[in-house]
Amino acid sequence: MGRGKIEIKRIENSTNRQVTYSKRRGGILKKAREITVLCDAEVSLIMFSSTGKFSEYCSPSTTTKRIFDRYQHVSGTNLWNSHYEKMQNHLSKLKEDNSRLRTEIRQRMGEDLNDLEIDEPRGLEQNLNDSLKVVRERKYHVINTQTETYKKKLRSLHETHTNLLRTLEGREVNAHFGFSGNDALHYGAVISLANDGNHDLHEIAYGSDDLRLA
Amino acid sequence: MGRGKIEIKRIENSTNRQVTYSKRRGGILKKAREITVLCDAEVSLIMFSSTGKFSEYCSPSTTTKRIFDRYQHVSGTNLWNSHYEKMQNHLSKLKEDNSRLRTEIRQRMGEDLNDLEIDEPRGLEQNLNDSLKVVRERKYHVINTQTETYKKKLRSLHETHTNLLRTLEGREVNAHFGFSGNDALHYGAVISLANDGNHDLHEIAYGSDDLRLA
DNA sequence: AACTATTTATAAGA
DNA sequence: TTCTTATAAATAGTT
Repeated sequence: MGRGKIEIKRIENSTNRQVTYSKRRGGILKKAREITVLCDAEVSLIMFSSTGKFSEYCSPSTTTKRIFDRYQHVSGTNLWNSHYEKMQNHLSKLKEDNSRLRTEIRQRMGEDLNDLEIDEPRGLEQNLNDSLKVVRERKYHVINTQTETYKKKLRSLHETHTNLLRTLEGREVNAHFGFSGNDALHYGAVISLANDGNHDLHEIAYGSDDLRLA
Repeated sequence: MGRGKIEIKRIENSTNRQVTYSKRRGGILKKAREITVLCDAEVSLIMFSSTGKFSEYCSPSTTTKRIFDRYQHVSGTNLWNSHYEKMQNHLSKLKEDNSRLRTEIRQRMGEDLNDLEIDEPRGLEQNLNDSLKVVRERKYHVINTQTETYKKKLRSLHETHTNLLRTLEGREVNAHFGFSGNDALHYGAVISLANDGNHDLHEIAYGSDDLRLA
């Protein structure tokens, strides 16, 4: 249908190819419209030219998505419904896991115990007891570490202060710095308090209360 | 293009419509093939006749799925990528939740305590202690309930047995049933055992051991 | 983007 | 459905 017959093979001249694409694109789109109207059909036509130009036709009674869904359903080829299903499965597995984990936590917190089987509270108690032991040990470890740190800091501070006092002794500038021999005694008391592991440096400085770690 | 010109509107005669669909379907498929080859284009054509008959064409260099993906990407209209994204989000949220829950459980079981902040072990200990109390109470409740049940069952059984013995007494058929006066004493002993809350009916029957509820 | 000679598609009939 | 054929429509090559 043209001045001459053409062979159906790639048009090598790129300009020509573009022109032909443009002409035939119009033609095929018209055909799609016509078959839709004349024959009451549903048609989806998607085209990309070699330069990436995109055109589509879709029957007015539907959408490209719906046609694609129907296509998948009919053709059986479900390249990505399988993907979708995998996701769905993964999702419900995670939900289930989540629910189990929440239940376990609630039971470990002492809730929902009525749902437990007759001999499960015993196991749970044992388990909690073991856990409690571990947590307690950890707590004591943390307390000891902290206490040691504070002790060291205080000793170092005390030494520094004592040295300072000695250096300043005899120069009669003590009054100027507001220090007296009693300060050393005060630090000693503080160290003994710290050995109890119930106070921290900051709180001691302000005469404050329990660390609540014990 | 035919013996007569036709108006582009739905063909009312159903047979005619079918025939026209069939002819034009061939035509449009040929056009799709031709534009693909001539112009090096990517084409996806999906058609459903009014009777539901399905036909498709897809450029050999690609797949319907890939064309649809590309179509989505280009057209921006993404009815279903949004759905997909929502699922992805949901999925990662669940994964996060899951991971948090697992961490909490591990910590409640005394693992991974090094990750805790300096003052968290104290709260955890308190929490575990409270939970342990609740679980203990629950355990004792279960034990008491069970014990009461067993007591009642044994009393009833004992009564039944005693009555039976009385009924049979004097008829001198005791030997036939293998019962003796000592059986009553045996049941008495069993009741006192049950009062300790450490045995169940089944295990007593087979002379068996601790329920381990206590 | 128009034109138009030709090819191609297809409506109607069988 | 498929073939036939007269005719409408599409389009290749040209301007």
